Amino acid sequence: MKNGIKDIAQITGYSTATVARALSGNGYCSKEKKEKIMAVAKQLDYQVNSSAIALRCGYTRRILFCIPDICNIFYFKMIQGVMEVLEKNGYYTMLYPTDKKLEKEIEIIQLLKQKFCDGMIMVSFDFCQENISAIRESNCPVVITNKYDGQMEQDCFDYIFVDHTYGMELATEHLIEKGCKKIAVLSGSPTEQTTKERLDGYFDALKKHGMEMDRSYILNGQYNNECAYETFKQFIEQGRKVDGLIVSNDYAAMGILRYCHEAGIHIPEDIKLVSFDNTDYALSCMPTLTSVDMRQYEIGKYAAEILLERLQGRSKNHNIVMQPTLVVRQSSK
Amino acid sequence: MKNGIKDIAQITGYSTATVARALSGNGYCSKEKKEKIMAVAKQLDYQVNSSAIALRCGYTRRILFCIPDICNIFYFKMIQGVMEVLEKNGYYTMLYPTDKKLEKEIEIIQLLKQKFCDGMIMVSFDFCQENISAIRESNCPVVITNKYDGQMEQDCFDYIFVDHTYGMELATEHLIEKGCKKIAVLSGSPTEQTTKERLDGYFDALKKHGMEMDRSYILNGQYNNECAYETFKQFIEQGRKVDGLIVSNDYAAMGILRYCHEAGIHIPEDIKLVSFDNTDYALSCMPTLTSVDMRQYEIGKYAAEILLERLQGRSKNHNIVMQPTLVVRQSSK
DNA sequence: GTGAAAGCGCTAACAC
DNA sequence: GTGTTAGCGCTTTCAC
Repeated sequence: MKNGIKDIAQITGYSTATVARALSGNGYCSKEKKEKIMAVAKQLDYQVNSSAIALRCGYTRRILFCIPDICNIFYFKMIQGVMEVLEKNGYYTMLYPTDKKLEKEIEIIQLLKQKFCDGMIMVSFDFCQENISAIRESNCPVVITNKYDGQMEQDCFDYIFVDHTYGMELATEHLIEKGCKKIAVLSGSPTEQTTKERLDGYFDALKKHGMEMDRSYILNGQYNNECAYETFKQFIEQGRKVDGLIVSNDYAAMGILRYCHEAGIHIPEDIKLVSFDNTDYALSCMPTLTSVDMRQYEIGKYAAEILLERLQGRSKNHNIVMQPTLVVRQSSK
Repeated sequence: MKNGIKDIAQITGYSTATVARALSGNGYCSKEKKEKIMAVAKQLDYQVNSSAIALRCGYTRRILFCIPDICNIFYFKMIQGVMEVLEKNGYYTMLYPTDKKLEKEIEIIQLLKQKFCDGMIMVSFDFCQENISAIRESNCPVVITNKYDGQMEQDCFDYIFVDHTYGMELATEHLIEKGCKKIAVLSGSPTEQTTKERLDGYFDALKKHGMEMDRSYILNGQYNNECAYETFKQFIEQGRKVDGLIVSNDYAAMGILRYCHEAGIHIPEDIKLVSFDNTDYALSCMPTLTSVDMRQYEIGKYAAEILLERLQGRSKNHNIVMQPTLVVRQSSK
């Protein structure tokens, strides 16, 4: 043993309780003793042992923040939002990338049960029976960033999510208003919940404006720059006519810009382009991108705030919807 | 108390020692008892308490990884390298962004002393007396990703770094070989160590090829897209002639591409461009960027490996230099 | 083979 | 005011 409260007690000749009182400021300790104790503590470079506190007090002041991919620009603002709120409240954020793998999600929920952290915010592409059950059974405070319909009152988790359908409606209507007649969509994988929600918004907007919908205008681009490039290239080379294009994210939109540049297609003159996420990419492109802001910062911020409420014992279920906004720039002017 | 070893002991009627033996697999426990214990453990959904282990055993199996900016693409590969190695060895990586602030660095070293984690990998723009002393006094295993000359044998830290001077030599010589006569540099802040090292490489390469050097060709662009755009715009509008440009990172290079596009300057025909970092940006630009690969993945990987060695008690100082490589693409062809 | 008990470093309840 | 002590959940030593 070294540099513990016991050592300081031994050196100063006071009891461990007195030393603890002096160090923590809780409870009375005479000025004289306090001074001596603080001096010795400083000399020994005393540091509390965080594991001892965690064991004794039952909290770690740490929060797990799980995201599918730590290197995806989409999450940057969300990370910022989460960390700002937690830091302000004296919590440390532990980032944990799940690689979009269910097994990693399950593993991390396990960790939570081991009192590794006090709570968790989890972003996942796929909230299913398995991970939701694990969260539920962990009985630890958790916030998930998706809509989840099966929530029960005694559940330990809250959720906050952004309305993808509405985001897509905004994008589609914007292009319609700009006079586009043939609007293609480069969307994510058709099995993903998000993709379905977005396509709903696309169809709703078309219907609302009395425009016909053509399934062949829905392309699968997988959120990926290279894939977007190839998919759209094929589409155009088939001789398809388009004057509006909605792309699943800014990075994929960059792939589109690259193809159009090479193919001599002018944006926004020939095709008006809208993408999703409103990340920094949207600003550094040529032309700059019109993009649907998915409120990532607020999602992170509110997720952290809801979690803090849970930790403070208020256990009313929260479920928040955020409405996206459209940021118009050169690519659709 | 609930779901602890004590509870299982109570329910099964065995001692806590027996239960612990059954659960951990260390020491003998009869098959019959083990089965019963495991059944009860499963039923109670028993989970070890990580704080108790940390307190009792003195290790957490967690490693802190501090980086100035978690949202900077430059660190992505490094994060990947660190996490892969640590995960393979049963450690969790805790990412911590320091916002380039000394106070946050000091705070996190404090945390390390509190046995929050078993060790740390720290990336900083500025290793100075203050943070190095704090690391030294923490007496915890640490790896820093910069050269540090004052290292002493008994120090608890190792270092690994990339040779910026050589990287700049590669970039400069490449442009010289491509026939460039007027090579400008858009570098970082002149007070930073990295900037100085890189400029050394620039001067060395010019000297080696008998080319004159002109201080006015060294521009301060601060690693930033917008700033790069403005700085280079001003430079060109002053009527300066350039046929080669070296930019501090890929993101800043995108700002240059944007300006050149608007100004009708063709790359690589009018100006050949080389940037640093070889991130994914370099691939998604038009034209694609020639870029100096700073070996981020390896830096992360080796940093983690060195740290693991320290944790396993081998305490020989390591200091590793990585040599950058040049990846040639369209922007300098 | 199995159990009792000490102790990791700390907090807090309770004596005095 | 200050000290003694129990106990957080676990591992490990040492009896039996």
